Amino acid sequence: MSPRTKEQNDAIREMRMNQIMQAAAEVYLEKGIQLEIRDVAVKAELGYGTVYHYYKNKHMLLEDLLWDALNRTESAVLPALTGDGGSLLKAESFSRLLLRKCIQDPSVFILLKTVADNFHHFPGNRFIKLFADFQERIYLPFVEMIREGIGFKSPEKTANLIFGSLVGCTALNIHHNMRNEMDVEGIVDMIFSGIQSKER
Amino acid sequence: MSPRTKEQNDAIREMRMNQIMQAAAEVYLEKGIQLEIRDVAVKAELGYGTVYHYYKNKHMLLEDLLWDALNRTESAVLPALTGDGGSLLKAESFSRLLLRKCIQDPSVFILLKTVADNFHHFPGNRFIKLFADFQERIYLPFVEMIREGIGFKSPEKTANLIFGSLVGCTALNIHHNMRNEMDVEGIVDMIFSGIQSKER
Amino acid sequence: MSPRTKEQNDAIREMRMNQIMQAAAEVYLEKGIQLEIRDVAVKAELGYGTVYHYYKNKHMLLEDLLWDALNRTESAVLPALTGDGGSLLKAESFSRLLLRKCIQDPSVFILLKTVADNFHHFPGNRFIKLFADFQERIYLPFVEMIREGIGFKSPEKTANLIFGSLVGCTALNIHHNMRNEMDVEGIVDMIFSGIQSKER
Amino acid sequence: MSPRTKEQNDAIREMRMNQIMQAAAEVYLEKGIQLEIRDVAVKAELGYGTVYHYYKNKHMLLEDLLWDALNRTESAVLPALTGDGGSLLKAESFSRLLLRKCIQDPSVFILLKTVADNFHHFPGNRFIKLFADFQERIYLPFVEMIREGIGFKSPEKTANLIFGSLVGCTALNIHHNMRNEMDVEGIVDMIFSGIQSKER
DNA sequence: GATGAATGAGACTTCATTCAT
DNA sequence: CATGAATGAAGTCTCATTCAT
Repeated sequence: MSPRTKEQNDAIREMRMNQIMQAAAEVYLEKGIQLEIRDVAVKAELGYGTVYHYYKNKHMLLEDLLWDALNRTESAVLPALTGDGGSLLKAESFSRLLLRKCIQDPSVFILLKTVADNFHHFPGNRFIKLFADFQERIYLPFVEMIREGIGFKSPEKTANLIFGSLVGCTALNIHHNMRNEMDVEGIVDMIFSGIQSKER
Repeated sequence: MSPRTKEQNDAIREMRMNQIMQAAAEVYLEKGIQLEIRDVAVKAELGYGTVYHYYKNKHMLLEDLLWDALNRTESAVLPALTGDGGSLLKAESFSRLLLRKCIQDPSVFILLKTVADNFHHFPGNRFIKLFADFQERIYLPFVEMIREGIGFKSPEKTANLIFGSLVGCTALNIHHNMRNEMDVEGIVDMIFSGIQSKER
Repeated sequence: MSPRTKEQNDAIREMRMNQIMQAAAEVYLEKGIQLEIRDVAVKAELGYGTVYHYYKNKHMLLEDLLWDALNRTESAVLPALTGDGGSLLKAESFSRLLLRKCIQDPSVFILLKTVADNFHHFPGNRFIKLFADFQERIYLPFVEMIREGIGFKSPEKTANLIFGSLVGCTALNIHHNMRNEMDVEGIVDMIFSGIQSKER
Repeated sequence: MSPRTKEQNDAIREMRMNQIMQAAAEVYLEKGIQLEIRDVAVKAELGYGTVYHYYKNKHMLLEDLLWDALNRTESAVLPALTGDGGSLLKAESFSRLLLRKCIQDPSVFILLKTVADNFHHFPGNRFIKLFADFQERIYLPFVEMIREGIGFKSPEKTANLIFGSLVGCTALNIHHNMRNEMDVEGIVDMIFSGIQSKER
């Protein structure tokens, strides 16, 4: 009876939502929080009404973007979470995976930067749940590896130091259009040899 | 006809402008680029017409804020620029001074973060001159120290790495209300021992 | 090529149009003029594209709704128009029939209310013809009965008084969810004994 | 220090708010709930930004309009509430005062019509408090008079009947541009002689 | 110098409507 | 016939800015 089947419509919906989120991520990288729905629509090559067909408003779109990025972040670091080896080695591997993903996937970069900045620029308290989920699924596992790896000293502070450095370096490079020159190994090596030499 | 002397008026003027810039910095830390002139006026306990009495528009205010911060940043790191000692030690000292200032002076934090993010969130091309000045007065001297300190390897990348890490760590801590718990020595030690161990 | 005969299609067509009009009446009772085609479609359990398949636009739908209600209103009061008896009794009977129909048939209520309110809330001048028809087929016959019944005094004013009261009472009851408690006899009695006692 | 004193500003504010509310009432009479802020501003001879300077949004404006009308309604019927005489006479006097006020003051007409229609056309549940206040300050006192006047029979139904009729007649006349021809005495007489003759 | 009333450009959002399937 | 994806006109509203006092 239906001219398109429910499955066809669902496929279209999912495709469009991804298309829109990706466009939004690109626009966000250019204009920051001041992105306009109109820009997103242009980037996605859609009418702006279409964006509203899928997202009730700008905040819903950004929220969905970040949740989606959270899922992809988790997938990206999973090997380090489940892998074998010494804890500090796992933490280093985790950092490497995180950094690579973050460089390659704009949404993940936005997520990590946004979390590091505690949703600065993002108005309202819409993101408490997202932050809690990020902590539980990404950050606390990382803190645990650090804790096991470095002994008695404050693993939270060390994790913050590593995370802040990773995100800070990435932001500097990406915002200055040096994404392609980024030296993942160099950054992670620097940070972790810094951590280890302090351990001694 | 005026009941005040020119000197009195100038004093009021300077006082008001500092009052407004400081308020603007505080509001920026809360709301980011979406700060409103009204918020600034409330924070400064002035009518919002008064803000316009001193600043032609929002961008002038932010620009003035950043230029002012640039001057104070320069003053803060001056000892490291002029001091004696090995280049890498001077760079470390420079970093320490920068980080301390950045933690203690909100405007300086905003400046460094903004520069690191290449004026992301800031619309327009208003800040080219400011960026050039920052490069000349702060960043290139720092790069030089690094260059002298580490030999042939890319000092720009290393400087970026250090600068990105410093700003990233500071941002993480400040935005999560952990300004007072920040361990300046720890951060700088970590970064520089990381740098040095890679040198070996 | 069509798998359905013309008759079957016509039957579907008429059924669907009634289904949609009834849904529209129900939605109008809830949301007033701000009804959305989407609401109507949901209430009718149809896709909203289907509503547009039958009605070119929202105004056509409302117009059709009111014309349809006008026809049913005429049928409902016909007995009073053609019946015997004193004019005032006929007017009373007319009122009783009108009120009953109006309570029982949402579309008729909407029609009468809309006419009483002179298409307030309805934008445009789309309804002049409908209003003229209502006057000719419903209102003027009623005014004539009044004229014959009460002698020289302004029958138009009296008819307005009766009509306004009937519709006003019905609206109050229906909008406050007291449709089922409405006392048709009581209302008509009150109005007509009021009219008559003024005659004496 | 202030260029205008607080008192001057307050006076301006109050004046403007009344000016805007009155304009809003006039526009509402023309266009109903679909009134646009732009229309209101034009009618009030103000920029539409000015309307937003005083009212956060359309609904706040309408809400304030209705509250203001409620206060004026109460003042208008006060003499009947406090006066002497038989209860039914007081109810009749109340009705007369209400009707006169309603004809003369557009906002009061809008209030009464809106209450009678149970906020039909008004989206949201913003008006529960207003309705409760109306009940307490206007309607229940009226019901009490009826109760004392007519003995055992349902005073609520009678009050509804009277209120519905009054508002219905007024609406019919006002919406058909016959405000000036309205016969307050005739309407109230008709209703109350109808009520009384049913009492006998 | 100080203030807040007044304003409209421009962004946000809704929703009627078109149209491909 | 039936549907919902796609769209943009038109309305809502925010907020930087001007200006009279």
